[in-house]
Amino acid sequence: MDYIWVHGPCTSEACREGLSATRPMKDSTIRTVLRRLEEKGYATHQLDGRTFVYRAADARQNVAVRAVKGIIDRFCGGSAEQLLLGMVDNEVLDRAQLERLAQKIAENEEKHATGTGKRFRGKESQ
Amino acid sequence: MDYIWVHGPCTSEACREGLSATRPMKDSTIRTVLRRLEEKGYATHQLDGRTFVYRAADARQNVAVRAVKGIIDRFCGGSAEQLLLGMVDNEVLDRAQLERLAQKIAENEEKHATGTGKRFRGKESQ
DNA sequence: CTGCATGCGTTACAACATGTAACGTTACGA
DNA sequence: TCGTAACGTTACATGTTGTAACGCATGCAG
Repeated sequence: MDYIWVHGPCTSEACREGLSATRPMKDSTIRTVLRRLEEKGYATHQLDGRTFVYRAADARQNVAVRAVKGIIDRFCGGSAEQLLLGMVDNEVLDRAQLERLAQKIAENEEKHATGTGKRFRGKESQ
Repeated sequence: MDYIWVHGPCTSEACREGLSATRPMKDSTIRTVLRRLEEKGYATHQLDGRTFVYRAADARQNVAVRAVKGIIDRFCGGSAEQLLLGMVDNEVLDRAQLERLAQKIAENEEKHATGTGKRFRGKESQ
């Protein structure tokens, strides 16, 4: 499903071929999936000649973040900290990681002291 | 759905009444939902006389963590740090929170220097 | 011009999830 | 013994997901 995130913009045929080894599918299948992804806003397409080129609508990471945001709202009363604490308790995160992270953030903030600090600055999807 | 997390162990009737204001439902409806939750492992029940008392199978927070773990695996190549970075970039988390967190963790670790540091130590569900 | 290949649109269908509920059965207590 | 409280079973509509068959346009080879 998230082939596009890995391989960048592609046509349905490219997808099909790329996936054919692990999941042989008819082209109509692929196209249906792609269209549905687009319906849900995960992808967009644009015409190149008369073929559709699909691309991810948003960076994979951002999608992840939105999903997590939803979880935080639903299960942690909106408190991200609660979640993180839980993650540490469940060994999904450890202190070292948190510290490295804080470090990185600090660096980032310095470098971008000019901006609002709100824009996404990572590598965009593909 | 997650009424049990908020109100603790309860019978289907208790649920029904508790929810009747916002979502009037037939008792059979509630019972079906409860049973399905149990099938999926989100809840358990035990007999009290001849009525079922349902309780959450796991703390809400742990469920959240597992869900997030899934997201991390699927969207962040298993790297929790990637996710957290994204969260900071998307303003779901800010540096202050991270720091407070690291702080708390540090305290916790000191207090629990004896244990393996692996068990969940928060307040259990209900 | 004509027909084939290519690429999109539409429609379909099974499997499973979810929300809601009717009926059936059983056992306790008045 | 009979009503009622509790559970069990079954049902049905709706929505999502995976998979695909057909059908229609269009451009290029003969």
